[in-house]
Amino acid sequence: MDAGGDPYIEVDGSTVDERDVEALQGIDEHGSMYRAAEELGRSYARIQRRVTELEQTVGPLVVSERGGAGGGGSTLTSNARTLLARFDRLRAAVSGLARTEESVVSGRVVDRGERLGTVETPAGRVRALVPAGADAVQVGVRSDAVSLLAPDEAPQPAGTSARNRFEGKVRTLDREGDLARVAVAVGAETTLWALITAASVDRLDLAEGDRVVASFKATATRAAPAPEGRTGANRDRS
Amino acid sequence: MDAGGDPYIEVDGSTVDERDVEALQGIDEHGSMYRAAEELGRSYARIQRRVTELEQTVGPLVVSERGGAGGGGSTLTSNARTLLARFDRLRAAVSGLARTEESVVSGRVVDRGERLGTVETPAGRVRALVPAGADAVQVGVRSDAVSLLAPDEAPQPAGTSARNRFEGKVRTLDREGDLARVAVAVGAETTLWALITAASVDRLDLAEGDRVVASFKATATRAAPAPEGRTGANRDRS
DNA sequence: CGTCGTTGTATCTCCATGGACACAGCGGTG
DNA sequence: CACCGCTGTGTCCATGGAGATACAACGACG
Repeated sequence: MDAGGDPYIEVDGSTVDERDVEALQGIDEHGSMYRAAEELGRSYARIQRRVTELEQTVGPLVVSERGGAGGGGSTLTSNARTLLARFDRLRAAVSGLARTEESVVSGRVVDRGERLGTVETPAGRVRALVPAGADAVQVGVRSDAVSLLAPDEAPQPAGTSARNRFEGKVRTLDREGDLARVAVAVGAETTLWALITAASVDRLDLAEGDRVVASFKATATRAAPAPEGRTGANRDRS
Repeated sequence: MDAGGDPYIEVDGSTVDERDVEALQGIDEHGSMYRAAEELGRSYARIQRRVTELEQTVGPLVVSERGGAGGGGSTLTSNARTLLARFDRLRAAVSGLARTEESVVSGRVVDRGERLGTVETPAGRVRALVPAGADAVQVGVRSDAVSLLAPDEAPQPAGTSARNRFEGKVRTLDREGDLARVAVAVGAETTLWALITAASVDRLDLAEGDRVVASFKATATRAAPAPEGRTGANRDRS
């Protein structure tokens, strides 16, 4: 069971998706829409039409030549390349979402600003982006947003961003190449995951059982309505 | 022009998408698949079939009753509620992706580990997750991953995680309720965005023109192939 | 005991997406 | 001057997803 998202880029009313990007990359790689279609096992006519359709909102994507040596061909515009790069980064970000585990804690919103709020959880109070509707929430932090510090160093509270800060004990520590996945037990029930560099593990001289401080930004912490928080459930048909 | 992703959760072979979640929420809210379908302007038959289809891989989602007071109805299982909550968080994360701007710098991979690498950019060297193929890359950091510090405080380099650290000057500062969007000019050409709390702005006593240090984790920094980096382009048909 | 609001199926139709195919035009090349 | 490998366009058809419709069953309630 894993979660993710299908990346897309929307311009005006039309959306560029994975499939479109695949076609453009094929054109770039093979120098013609014809061969791109062939290579991708897709219909040339469709690709041609789709590209010209997209160009109406996205701007020029290819310059094409008919006839000549090799019969002609199509080359991507710099506009198209920019789009592809943008999509690559988007894809990387989204797939990062899928690959990075998220630590989840249930809690209750006890203080609420415009978008920021304080959530009371078993592990302590957390500053997070809170949804407008519900008070019963689940707070999520992605492991790549969590930093680990030695417990004795006080991160100057006056200078640093409003960071959430939890002290805990290293439960597991998995090195994966030059990265490491650390599970920190905070309080009795809560586990906080951190994705850090292997170099940091060495620098902190981290081992299972050690005490550490996990810290993460409020703006990287998101709360969503908790399961019980849904209003429905009370069936009401009279 | 904005980018995003359509969230989905995949279990076994079947995927739960926005539409499925909408249906389940409708059932929860109205107490029956029948009224959920009606309210959502969708076909009851479809929803019923879809739910039972999903249940085969995802596990029980509803308990249904036929006849009785009100003719029966359907209630979500706790399994379904968990799924919905998971989806809510996923949606929040993905929509966060869409809403949070990303700072992008082009550069070249000068050192490469297993997944981590060092990228040389106009603003300096950055540690980032690098792709396997290309050396010409674009480095991206999402603004909610960037912390700001006062320039005089040295964040103990021995204790903290391997964080990228850039000194710059505040170019713009937009308060949006209890959040603030800060553009930091690093070097001549590079702008780094940071999404921080308004409280942090006050604490740092930040104003446009001030010098600040922007810092962000290596594991939250992603590189993707740069536009020029694509191999194709060299048309080769002989 | 019939009515009512559901669940659970089965079947038909509509529509959008995308492949398949056909054909004209283009411009170097042999 | 015919050929080749493309572009550009029109048309038909297969497929899948989803609405529409129909109908049996169910169980409390008046």
